[in-house]
Amino acid sequence: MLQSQLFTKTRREDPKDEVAKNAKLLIRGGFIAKSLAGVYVLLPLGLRVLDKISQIIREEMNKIGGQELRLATLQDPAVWQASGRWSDEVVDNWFKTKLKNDTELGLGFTHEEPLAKLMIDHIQSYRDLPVYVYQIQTKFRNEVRAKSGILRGREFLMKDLYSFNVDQAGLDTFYEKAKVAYRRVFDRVGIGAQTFLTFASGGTFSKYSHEFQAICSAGEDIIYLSRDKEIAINDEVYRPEVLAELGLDEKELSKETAIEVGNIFKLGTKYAEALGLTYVNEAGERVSVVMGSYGLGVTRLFGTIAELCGTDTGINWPDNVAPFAIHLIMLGNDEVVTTKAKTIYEELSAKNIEVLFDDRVAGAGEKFGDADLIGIPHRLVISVKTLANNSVEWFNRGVGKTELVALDEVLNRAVNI
RNA sequence: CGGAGUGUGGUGUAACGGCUAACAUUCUCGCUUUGGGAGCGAGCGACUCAGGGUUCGAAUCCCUGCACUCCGACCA
Repeated sequence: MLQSQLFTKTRREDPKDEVAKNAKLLIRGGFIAKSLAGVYVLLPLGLRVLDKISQIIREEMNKIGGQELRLATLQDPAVWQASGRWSDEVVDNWFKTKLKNDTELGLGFTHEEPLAKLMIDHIQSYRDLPVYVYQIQTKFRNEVRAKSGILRGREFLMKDLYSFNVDQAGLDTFYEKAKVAYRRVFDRVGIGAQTFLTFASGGTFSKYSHEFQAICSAGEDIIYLSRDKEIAINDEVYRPEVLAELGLDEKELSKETAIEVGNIFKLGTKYAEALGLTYVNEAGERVSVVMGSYGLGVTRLFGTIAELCGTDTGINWPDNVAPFAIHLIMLGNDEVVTTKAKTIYEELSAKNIEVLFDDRVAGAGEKFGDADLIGIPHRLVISVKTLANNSVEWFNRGVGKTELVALDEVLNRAVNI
């Protein structure tokens, strides 16, 4: 991609209507733009990052047997009335709208009910189970107060997977697999070291649910973390008997502020019973399907990475989610430099390496400043100076190391990042 | 939803109730410059969030609304 043609550019100054670090940096870098409080536009750079995150999640969900689908965003009140979740007194963050004929509709904030309804048509027998489906879809939540940039928005992208099993044992087995898959997602997007499995309050059918909490001062949750055992307890269930049960000692725990990036639940038969989702077992009896739900905020993960990898000058994107792999920068407008830079750009592109090529006629300071803001992990500078050494300057942003790399080694090296 | 604060060119700021709303940046054109947001010159760009009120006169004071930010409450 030629930077001269990249839609939207960086900003010199922080937006005045944002305090959150993620929003400031993402807006300055040209990743997102604000539309309303809690509603953000994804610009090309931001969309690239979000797509990378989504793809990683997709791969991990597929690995544990998930199949992707896409449910409707517009919601029929009937299924929600069946479970008791249509009322504004019960769920206060509904966005509701109407058809021309005054029929009420909702905008989906989660999807247990419509999916359970859908499954009635697809699950008749124990032979039809288990089923694991997920979607990566825009959710709407009418938050009374949006805050913290993209960490808590009114419209956001979320991955939600739902499991359907014959019994509790089947659910338990899959639930453990989901934990592992989530772990891999956070490792791959680069926040594994700061993200911990956390015990949180359960629903009607299990004692606990599990959250994945990323330690970060921008978070809204308080957790008590044991770094040795790599588990944490959410403040909401932090009680002596819980500590005892989990074999944790108060002394080994540190109190931390964290961002909830994922949450998995054992639902049991709650929604299956409400919607009448049953199957016939081997004994010929009709019984309820056992469900689980597994949420992961894609937009929130995007913001969390920005919070954790952000600095005063920009965001140092982890390799796997960076908008591009390499930022190639030519300095000056010397024809030899321009020609060589173009050649390298074309060679890298031909190898399917994602390169952002700063081909603009601009000062070095501006180019470096922009490169810091955009934060692509590998910055290659080509100038009269580097060409005098028959090389390019290769800066590894994540490691913080700069070195000269010979021109004829650049391609080989880039392929092996 | 309770409380506090803020709304001025694209962006960031300034302006005692009183001149044609100022400065920086961005942007456009020309020249110069080219390793950390460089220089000179010339331009474009705002009826100061909306509506009402006070006043000879309102960006400025008052009221209402809206928007945004923060604190709290809320948060499968």
